[in-house]
Parts: sequence; C-alpha cells; structure tokens
Amino acid sequence: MMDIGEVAERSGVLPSTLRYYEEVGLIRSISRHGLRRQFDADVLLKLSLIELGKAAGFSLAEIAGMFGKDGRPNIPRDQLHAKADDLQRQMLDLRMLRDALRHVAECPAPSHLECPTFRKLLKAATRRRLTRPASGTGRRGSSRLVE
Amino acid sequence: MMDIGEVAERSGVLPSTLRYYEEVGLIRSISRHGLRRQFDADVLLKLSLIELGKAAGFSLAEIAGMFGKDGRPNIPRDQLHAKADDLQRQMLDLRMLRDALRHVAECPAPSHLECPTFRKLLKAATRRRLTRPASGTGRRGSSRLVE
DNA sequence: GCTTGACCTCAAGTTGACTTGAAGTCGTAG
DNA sequence: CTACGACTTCAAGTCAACTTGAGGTCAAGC
Repeated sequence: MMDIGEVAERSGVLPSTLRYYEEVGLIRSISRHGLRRQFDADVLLKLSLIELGKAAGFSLAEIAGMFGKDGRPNIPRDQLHAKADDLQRQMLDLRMLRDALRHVAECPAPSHLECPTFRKLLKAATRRRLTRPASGTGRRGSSRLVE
Repeated sequence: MMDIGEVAERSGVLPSTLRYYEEVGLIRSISRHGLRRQFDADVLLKLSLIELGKAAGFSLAEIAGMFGKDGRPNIPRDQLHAKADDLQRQMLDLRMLRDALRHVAECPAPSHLECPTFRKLLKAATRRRLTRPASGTGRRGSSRLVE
C-alpha cells in the first residue's frame, strides 16, 4: 500500500498524471486512507507497461485495449499478434528512416532530393506506406478508455 | 507545377494539411497562379519524408529540424548520426514491446503480471528507460517550425 | 489542540497537429 | 459572359494527454 506520492516517486510519473490515468480507467487505486488513494505495488508494473507502450507510439486508448476490461492483460491471441505485427511494421519504418538519415549524413550529392540512392530509399518507403492497412480503431463517444 | 488539389491527390495529404505545412514552414509552394499555390513535383518527395518521420514518431518540429533551415537537407553529420541513433534506440523499445506482446499472446500463466518471463521483460524495459538520455529539444516561442 | 504538508476535487488552461466554416476570389467550360 | 468549382484567407473548433490553480480535507507531529 503506497499513497500517490510514493508511486510518483518510484515510477517517475507525476501525481496529476496518475490521477488522470485513474480517471480514464488505465490504473486503479485499491482503497482510500482518509481521502488519499492507496495503490498496490502492482501499479508500478502496469505503469512500466504503459510507459513502454507510449514510447512505442500507442495512444492511451490502445494501451488500455491491451489490458482486459478488468485490468488484467487478457485479450484474444490473434489481436495481440496483430499488434505485434503492427510493431514489426513500425520498426521497418523506423529502420528506413534511420537508413535515410545515415545516408544523408554520408552522401556527397549537392541536394539529397537529387541523389538517386536517397530517392530510391524514399520510393521504397512510399511503396510500403501505400500497401499498409491504415490502422486506427475509431472509438468515440466517451472520455473513459475503459468502462 | 501542380496546384494543391493534385498534390493532395497524389500524396494522400489533405489540402488543409498542405496549407498548414506551408504555414509552419515544412513545405513551400513555388509560386501562385492567381491565388492558387503552385507546387513543384519535389514536394511529393518531401511529403514522403514527412510521412515517414511521423510514422516513426517524430514531431513536426523534429522533422523540420532534419531538413536545413532553407528547406534542403543540410545539417552537420553528427547531428544526423545522433538522430539515427535515437531511431535505433526507439527500434529497440519497439522490439521489446513486440516481444512482450508476443509473450502475452502465448504465455499460459493466469495473470501476466505474475509470469516471471513477463516481469523480466518489463524490468529490462524499465532499466533501459532509466538509462536513456531523455530526448527533447525544448524549443518554444514561435508557431513557425522554420524561420 | 493546532499547524503543516501531503493529499483531495473540479474546472479551466495548454500544446501539437490539424480540421472546419464562413466569406471571398478566380479561371475556364459552356 | 456568367456560372461553377477549385481554390483562397482567417478565425475558431477539436482531440489527446496532460498540467495548473483555487479552494478544501485530513492525519500526524509538536
């Protein structure tokens, strides 16, 4: 049992953010001590997961979707695999951009938009972009991520 | 020379967005035909690059920083390499999350927060997270990305 | 018993990246 | 030559993800 300040200190997440996360249903406080929220140590793991998800470019809504409705991660395997595949694709994008950047750093051409290697990189990227499924869940209507 | 509708159609970027990008200095129209902006075919390449950067999780400000002030990519090599290394790190984050997801999809443990493999993945992620340099340029004060 | 400081709620403000709307301007096809 | 449709500007709205502020509560130490 920790109160919000301790969770904040241990996780590096601001109290205001923790309250916000609770408000939208991403985390849960287990009880109150007077007015004060009491958190289980579990919440620290969950916050790690949330941070990780954010770093990977997921919205809070998407992250919420990765835990089950009841808070424990519990979703169909194929959905998880689909997410994992999304990540895979995103990694490829990243690699492309990285290569493009590295190339720009080394290429002696006067303007990179004129360098054939660079154009080829971009072309490849564009091609990938067009053949991809265009993610987006389209949820709308409530401010709570989890009901 | 294309007007905005054609650029929109060819790039998949909405006219309003193109105007916005021009407003903040990310792209340039080369002239006007009456009131209408005329774009060089070059802009399509640039938009690819912008889309790629966005997909990789960069803000428009960061993307703007990758082209030189004058629109042509022209920045110190080591800065570019630094960006590339950022990307590398981001890819590792992504891979971690992907592995975590895949694990969750296969792991038979009743609650994943109790599965040791899962906890180990998270711990590793958290460790990386703490040792990383905390990116962010901290620019402030103007709505134009490029002046 | 009182002060202090960490917490509370609720409303409003902020930032980035756009989108939408109203009102106006053109060039071209009929 | 006029009507149409594709453009224009500018202000305001939207959405996510928070942060800030005002005003209030409470338990623990002195």
